[in-house]
Amino acid sequence: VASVTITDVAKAAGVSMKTVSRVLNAEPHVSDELRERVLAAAKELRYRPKVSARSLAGARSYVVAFLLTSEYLQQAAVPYILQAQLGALAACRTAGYHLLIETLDLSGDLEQEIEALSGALAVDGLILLPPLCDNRPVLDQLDRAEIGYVRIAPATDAQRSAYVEADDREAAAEMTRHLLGLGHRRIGFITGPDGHSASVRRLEGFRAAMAEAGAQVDESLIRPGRFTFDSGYEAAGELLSAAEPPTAVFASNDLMAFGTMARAQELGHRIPDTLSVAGFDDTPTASMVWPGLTTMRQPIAQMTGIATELIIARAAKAGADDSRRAPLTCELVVRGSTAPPGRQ
Amino acid sequence: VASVTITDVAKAAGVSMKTVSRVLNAEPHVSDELRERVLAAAKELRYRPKVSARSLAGARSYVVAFLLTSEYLQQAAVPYILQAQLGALAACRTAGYHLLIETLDLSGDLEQEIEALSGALAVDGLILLPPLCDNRPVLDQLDRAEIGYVRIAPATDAQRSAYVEADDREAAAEMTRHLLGLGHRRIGFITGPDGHSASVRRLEGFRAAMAEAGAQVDESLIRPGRFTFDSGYEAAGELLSAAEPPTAVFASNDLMAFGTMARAQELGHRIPDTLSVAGFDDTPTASMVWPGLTTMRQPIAQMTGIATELIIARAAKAGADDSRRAPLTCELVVRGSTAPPGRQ
DNA sequence: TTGAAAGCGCTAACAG
DNA sequence: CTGTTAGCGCTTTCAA
Repeated sequence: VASVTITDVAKAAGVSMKTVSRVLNAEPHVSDELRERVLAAAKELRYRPKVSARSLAGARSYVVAFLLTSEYLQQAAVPYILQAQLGALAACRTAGYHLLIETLDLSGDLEQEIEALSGALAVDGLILLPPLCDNRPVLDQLDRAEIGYVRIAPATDAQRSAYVEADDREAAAEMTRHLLGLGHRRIGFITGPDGHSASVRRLEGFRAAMAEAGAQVDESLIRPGRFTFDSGYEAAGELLSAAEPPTAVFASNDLMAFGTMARAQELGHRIPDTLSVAGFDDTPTASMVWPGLTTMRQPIAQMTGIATELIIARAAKAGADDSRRAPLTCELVVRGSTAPPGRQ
Repeated sequence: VASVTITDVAKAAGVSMKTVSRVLNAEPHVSDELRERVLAAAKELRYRPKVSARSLAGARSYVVAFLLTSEYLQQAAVPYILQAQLGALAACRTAGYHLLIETLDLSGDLEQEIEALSGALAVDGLILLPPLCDNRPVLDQLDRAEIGYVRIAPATDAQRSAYVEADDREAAAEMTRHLLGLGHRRIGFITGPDGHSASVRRLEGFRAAMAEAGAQVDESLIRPGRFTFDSGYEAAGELLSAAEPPTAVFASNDLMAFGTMARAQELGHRIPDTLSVAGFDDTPTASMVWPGLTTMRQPIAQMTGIATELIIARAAKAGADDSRRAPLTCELVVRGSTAPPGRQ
């Protein structure tokens, strides 16, 4: 049961320990012949480099971490987290990395919290989801502690760090065109919280598509939300009790769309006959409500996968490319919650 | 920025390195005076023991892992995973442990997969959720590789390992009593897959409560499901098209309940007026559908928390107590999907 | 292009 | 009760 070590491999291949190390880390200056001999021996012996030894001796830790806060934790509602993890996990696997989940207590001493992070299990990089990725104090402490991170869909300080984002503006425009295409003209819109990531861009996309189609935007049909079920429920109540209510509501995330559906049905609406509802995210729940929610699928897993690759690349060589990438594309998923208006 | 090591602390406290180590690991044979001096020095210096060094030198790794398979991954639908993680995470935090997410490719070479697990980042223990916790070949390999694990709600081989479970039988009985109390007598039941964890016990609980109330169980109203949305949808279709359909359907998990609600509404039912629907799990989605789903809340986070503590305790001392615990209690959550029958 | 030696920070035996 | 001495398995100097 004794585990095989790098010296075992070295002995089997008839080379020095260091050469094995070089091969395994894809360092240059190794002859092809030795490289192959080492690789063969490693495979034969089923050698697995031990992460703890590597990270103790070297600068890398072979670990990427997801940073969560009690904010996410309490409302297990934040539904995309699991998908985000899966994307990162896949990228870790192919690179021989491991995925850690860490929590940050925002109510505690931030400096100490983050010191704990870096001290205990050194991590090659963190993945920060919204809204944590826009939390200045956290970013500041992270910078100070020299812990690298990649942000997912940050709302602010784009130049501050590497990040990955989706094209929220275009996606929202596409959804709006879908509704317009069905014949809707009075379309309600529920926004996200002010400072939040994609919130602003989704509203922009909505406005742009409306303008493009020559459709009037009634400002009273634009309601503030907070990306929560409850805020969608409330906003929908206001929209539907207006003198001239909309025939469709575009909630800028799924949670608010579910709230909208609930409130609308409570008020006697039949979706989509008397009201169309659209969301944004394509959370797992979207296909479990009735009728199914028409929504934009965000490539969350893809985003975190890319983020993970960035972290790993940066750990591998100092001068890694943090080249900004083009925003990823979302996909329209049409389900039963949208239809032409006025099928009373 | 140089990190503080155990020798720094030892120097500051005027003791040997080993004494510091003893204090930190809560080993016996240290005088109170020295203990306090060490603790003070450690705090002062903000000392954080380095996980990689500890696991390299010692037998423990200070890491607990969640084992997932592509099965869970593809259907991000499995909704309780995040909650399960959170429970484990909390327990890790308080013990200075870290939570890792690992994947297992069941379609690959199992032996090699598991060897990779144990080889690379040694783990103090795994947490296995259903249905993975009932996968014999996996358990066999794990045993062979001497990787410890705690199972959550295993269906089989109870004596095989430590496990944590909920009282599914009693919980299902409680839900059934809730429906009976509302006045339902013709109650449809949708089961889980045959070999699956709690599936059998939930059906038992249902039968027991019915019998207790002197209510007849119509066997044609008991339909097989697979714990998926689709299987609930199908089963509901059959139940509702029966000559004498039920006035309430108890789906033995939430996913199937959502499928039931969807099918029922599609067929023109108004829930709960013409049909009551009950689920089991209290997934986040349960409060986002309309009407809200009446369901049993499983203490998932608590279960994984206990599992984590078991793993940590076992790692700490060889002769840890694997004492079987009493099953945890579920909680009835009444929402809008259940009501007295026949409110046509 | 290769190898030898020296630790990384900690725990595990042993002695005192 | 306390301290000393070796390593854990790897990467990193530095030499050859």
